[in-house]
Amino acid sequence: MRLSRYFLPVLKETPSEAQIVSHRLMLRAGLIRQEAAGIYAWLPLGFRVLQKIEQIVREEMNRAGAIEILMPTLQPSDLWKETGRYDAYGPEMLRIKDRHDRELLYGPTNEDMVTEIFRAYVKSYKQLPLNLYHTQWKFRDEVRPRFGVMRGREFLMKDAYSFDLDKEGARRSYNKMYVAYLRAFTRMGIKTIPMRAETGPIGGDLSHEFIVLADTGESEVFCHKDLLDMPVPGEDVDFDADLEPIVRQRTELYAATSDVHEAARFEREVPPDKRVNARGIEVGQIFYFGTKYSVPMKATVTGPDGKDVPIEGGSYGIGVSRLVGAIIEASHDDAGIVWPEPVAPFDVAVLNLKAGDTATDKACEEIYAKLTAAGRDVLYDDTSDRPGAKFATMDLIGIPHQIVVGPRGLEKGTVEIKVRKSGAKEELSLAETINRFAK
RNA sequence: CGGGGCGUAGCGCAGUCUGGUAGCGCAUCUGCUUUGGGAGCAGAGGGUCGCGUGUUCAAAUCACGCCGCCCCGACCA
Repeated sequence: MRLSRYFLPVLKETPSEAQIVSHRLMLRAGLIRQEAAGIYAWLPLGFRVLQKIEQIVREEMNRAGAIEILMPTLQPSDLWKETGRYDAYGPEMLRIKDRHDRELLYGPTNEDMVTEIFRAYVKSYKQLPLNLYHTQWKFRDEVRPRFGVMRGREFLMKDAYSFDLDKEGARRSYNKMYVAYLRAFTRMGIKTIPMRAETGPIGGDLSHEFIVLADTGESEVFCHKDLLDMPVPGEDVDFDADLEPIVRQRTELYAATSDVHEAARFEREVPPDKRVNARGIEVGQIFYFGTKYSVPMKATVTGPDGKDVPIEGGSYGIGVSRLVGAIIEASHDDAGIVWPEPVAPFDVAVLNLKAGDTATDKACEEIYAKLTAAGRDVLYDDTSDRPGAKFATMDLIGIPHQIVVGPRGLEKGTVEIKVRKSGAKEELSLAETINRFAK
């Protein structure tokens, strides 16, 4: 992408409404624009990151055997009346009436609807286990939205729903999601720790929150230090095998958010030098809730014994839009965002320090063409801005690798490459540079 | 929802107390010079002062009402 043709509205000054660093940087780097309290438009750069995160989640859900669907944002109220949640949810639920005076709602979650879909088609235990998921915009009318996309009212969430014949099956489904989450977050370049959590209005008796440690996190968390550096299962993990050992390795160590924290147990189970008391951002949560929805909604299957039984369910959410903010909280410096490569909006930036100069133009065009042909996402700054402004912008938007092309280097036949994260600089020839990045 | 604060040009702000031609910096546009860490000079454009009602000869400024946004707290992916 040529910057001169792109839409990248960066701000030199920080808008006054933004308090925390991820919100400030998202506005300054031109990722989002606020349209109302807790409601944001995604600008090109932000949308790219959002899509990269969504795609990683999709790949890991698919790997774990979940099947993607897409449910609507608007739902009829009838479903929610069946489960009793229409009244239970309260003013957080945005209620709407259509022209026929039918009650609709902008979905805050989809257990009711997915259970309706399930019960319409699935009648036999032979079709289980089943895990259906989608990534869709949700709306929760928070009293007080804040921190940009970290706590908006409209947010993009991946939510998966498992259906099993019995508790043991549900437990296996839960474990699959547990492992898939570890993998997905790790691929995004962030470290998350699963922690025991309250089940909240969704209900159930087994739940973990996946927490990113960050000073600006909303919740206080307590955990065993060894959880921080525990290796995450690789691509070759077999989701059809018994995942219990992987899950148990983590769950047997203390980890809890302040809501469910037990100080005495923490001090009993965790030696003083292993106690971590920090702040964190919740980026995912998994629940087992049994028959909470299948019983009132009569979502039953016929078992091997010929008897109808309500299915055992679980639900599994990942805050896709929140992750954009959470990743920035976990990865930035004074100059701006430092994107982990897998979620960066572009892989490589090419900075033409003297646009209009025949030699630099030619070198830049060659690098741009060859890296693009090699499948790299390249952002080529071909504008006539001054070098200082270009450096500042690229640092701000956090592209992982910068290729700096200017007359000074070209006289010696070199360009400079800079790693955004470390700041490390290296002088390479044109050919070496292309060779390095053309994967 | 309780408490606090703020709405003036795209962004950051002054002006409001004490009513009297709407300002500054950045950004934008034009020209010239400049070009390795957010350039300089000269010129130009851009504002229903959140909305409404009232007071007044006169309202960004005073009064009342409303809307929006932010912060602290209680609540949540």
